[in-house]
Amino acid sequence: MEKVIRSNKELGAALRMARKAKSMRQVDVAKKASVRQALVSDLENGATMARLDTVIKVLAALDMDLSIIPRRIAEFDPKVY
Amino acid sequence: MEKVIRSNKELGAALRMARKAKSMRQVDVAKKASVRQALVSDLENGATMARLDTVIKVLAALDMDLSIIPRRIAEFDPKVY
DNA sequence: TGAAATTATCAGCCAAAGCGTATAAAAAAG
DNA sequence: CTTTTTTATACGCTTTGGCTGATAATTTCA
Repeated sequence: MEKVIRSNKELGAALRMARKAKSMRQVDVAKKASVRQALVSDLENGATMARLDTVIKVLAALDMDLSIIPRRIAEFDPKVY
Repeated sequence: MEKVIRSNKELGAALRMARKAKSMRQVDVAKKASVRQALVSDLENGATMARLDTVIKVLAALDMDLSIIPRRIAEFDPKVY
């Protein structure tokens, strides 16, 4: 349900998927987020290390939230073996 | 389990809590994330709109991940009523 | 309360995010 | 194919994040 983001590339891919899922154009997202269409393009292509506020605004335009979660690495669990 | 972040203030508070929970000093986090102690301070106080890569680095130093989730607003569902 | 450790803030600097405005390129529609 | 729609790039400009290198200010603790 939640997608971990560890790079601008990953963010870009996620943004594009979310936008497509909502059948929106970059310009629609841009307008809703009060940014330029060019910026949405750059973000989706991972061409820029966006600022936090920008990411939050664009995500909001896509009805999504940024969140933080503890990192659960595949740890060794003796009970499983 | 996951904490929604909608502003730099919220991020700052979450970062500070996570750091305290791990009994780390700002300088420890800074070193692990390859940033300055002053930047960690600024982030925790919501004094700066950090860039995405910076946030990701600092979160990683705290064993946390950034993620995106669909916004689930308490929507009106006729079936419930 | 006084010393030590931790956190907050300052000044100057540079790189880059984001802007407005266009336009080129690519994709979709006809 | 040709037109229309959508997305990617470009240029000049302003703002600001993050840096180095300190130093205040605050908190902790003997």
